[in-house]
Amino acid sequence: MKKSITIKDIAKKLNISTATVSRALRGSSEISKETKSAVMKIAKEMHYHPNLLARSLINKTSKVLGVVVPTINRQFWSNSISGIESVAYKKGYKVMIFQSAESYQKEVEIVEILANSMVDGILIAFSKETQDYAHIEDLRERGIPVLLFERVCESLPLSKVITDDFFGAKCIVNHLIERGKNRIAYIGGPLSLPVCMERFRGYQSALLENKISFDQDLVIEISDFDADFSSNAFKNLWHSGNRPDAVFCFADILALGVLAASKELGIKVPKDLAIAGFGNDDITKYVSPSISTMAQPSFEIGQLAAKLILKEINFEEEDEFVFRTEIIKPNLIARESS
Amino acid sequence: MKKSITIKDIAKKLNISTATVSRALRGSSEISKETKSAVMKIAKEMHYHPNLLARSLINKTSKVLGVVVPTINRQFWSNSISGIESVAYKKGYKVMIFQSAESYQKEVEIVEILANSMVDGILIAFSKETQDYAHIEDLRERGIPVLLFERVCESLPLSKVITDDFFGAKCIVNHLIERGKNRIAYIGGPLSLPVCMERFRGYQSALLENKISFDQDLVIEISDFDADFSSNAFKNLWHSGNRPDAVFCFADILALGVLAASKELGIKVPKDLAIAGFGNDDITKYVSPSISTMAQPSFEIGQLAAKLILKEINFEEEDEFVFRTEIIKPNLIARESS
DNA sequence: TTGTACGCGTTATCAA
DNA sequence: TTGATAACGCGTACAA
Repeated sequence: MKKSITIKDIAKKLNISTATVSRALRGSSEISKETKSAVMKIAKEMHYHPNLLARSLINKTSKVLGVVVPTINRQFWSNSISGIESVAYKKGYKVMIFQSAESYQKEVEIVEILANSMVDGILIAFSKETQDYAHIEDLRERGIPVLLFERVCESLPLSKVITDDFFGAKCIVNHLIERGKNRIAYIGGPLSLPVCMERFRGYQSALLENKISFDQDLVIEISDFDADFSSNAFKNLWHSGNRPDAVFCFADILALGVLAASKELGIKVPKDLAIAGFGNDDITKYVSPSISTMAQPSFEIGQLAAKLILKEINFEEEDEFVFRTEIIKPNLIARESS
Repeated sequence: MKKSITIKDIAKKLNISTATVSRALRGSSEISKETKSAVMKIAKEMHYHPNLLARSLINKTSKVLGVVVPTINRQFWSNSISGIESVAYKKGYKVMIFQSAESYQKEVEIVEILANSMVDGILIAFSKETQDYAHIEDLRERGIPVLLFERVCESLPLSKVITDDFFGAKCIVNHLIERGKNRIAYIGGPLSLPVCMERFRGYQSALLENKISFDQDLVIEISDFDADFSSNAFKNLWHSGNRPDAVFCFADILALGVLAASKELGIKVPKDLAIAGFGNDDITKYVSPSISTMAQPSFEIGQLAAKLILKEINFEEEDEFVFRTEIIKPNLIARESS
């Protein structure tokens, strides 16, 4: 570990005070041009670099945003993070990333670390397990701005950015119905998760409005967002004899699983089985035009989330800040299949 | 901004010195059980939280790793980051993420910010533009451990983790040849990028060993790793009349572009056109078994990268640390197409 | 076992 | 325009 050059060193060299050096370095207007340039010169010569941590300690602001997501390596989350980072960087903020791995325990630990690291704000998408929000209320008490995105808790008085899942689900199921399907299965995550519930409600709503009877046996809850899970779930469903003519999947990865399974089973897609799901448009665009996608603007969600929390952080009259909930509509991407 | 509780506050409350509090809080053996538990009790009551920045300033270690990647929202990079974060977290390290957006300028800025933030180590994958490595040598002079991954510079005396691109490319092209293809096109990025060059060399090597003549016109350099680019590039190639019977793509996303284009053109895949590319196995697994994939173990690369730099950071005899270059072999994933 | 005093690198306040 | 000094929150050598 090398000893690093500090303002003290350059003050000593020039026989001036550290205060002067500090001011000169940041181009304060009350420093003469001569000393300024002298300081600059020596600073360069000695390879001086300001210590951001020390600065944070005094300024009580670290210019760091903390982000907690269930996992980084899923398109939706990495896109959001990318969006967050891009606007944060533009405004001079750094981003610290953590993945809760869908564990409540880990999420709590992470939030604690983040808070103790003097981050200026925290953006969080809850893990599947998270039911208790004491760790979030703690942050409020500590005066740390928090923003919830995508996996949120309605009752928390915080800014939120979410996808309009009800609308999206309803819309895409309607799309399937318009194509003449009426035995539409739903494969998705645990209904205890608000997101899952919303999409499920959208699915039900579309059926209802079109006077299609709801069949509980066509609803499959799986525990993990993994293609193998949906693949197996679908195979079971198919073999059970209670066959759907369409499947609405909670996520694109699940749709891929169903697609793979139906290929295995020799089912003609979308003639005998239409597949649809939430996700990013790549799937419809490049993978299989027979899969209809409800494209989530994940990158934009991240951007908006960062913008909102930065607004809150830098708000002049803190008391008057109003929490906003932004509901972003996804885009239906459906191609006429060949 | 709320005033936060410090050891001073709890020292005052108990009429003891901050030193005692500090020691008690971290369970020092030289503190009596009584004071220890008294301190703990008050600390809990007053909602004390240690300030990690202040601690870093003294300890000269922040327990933070800096990561710089070209972009977060591409599978390969987000997977690597996920791998890095997972092992870092286990060892008590935090991770700070930046994306260079393939800009040398931004990369340099980021590295400076990271270094000034007292990160304990930096993991970096160079941007496409990066040709000059002064910013990296700066880090060395400042005594900050650096690890290069995937987009590296051979001549830098640092630990590196990379994919065996030559091997992978050769292997996958051989696979195409074994399937009877001999007019194999290559669509990839700028050959100035070492990774691109390696894969190109592998491609050439496979042709050579199989006594297939190399046709420069079948080599297409595109500027961006985007499916639309490869799609257009392929269409042009096809229309030029100089038609390949197989395409080896630098990346999976490019393969998807070619697949989309060939569907548009009514080309039978893989009968009239076999497609192969580097990427993650999802594509072969779920998207189209007719695309053969050279699966990069991106998550594992991240894990290994983190392990290596942590080893370097925590090495006892710093002088004896030996830089290692880990070359990870990708896995060919090819299904018999239907 | 505990306290005193100083230091980490920087900035802010006040005085000169 | 500049300097001395305290402060940010914490850890530690040294002394008691």
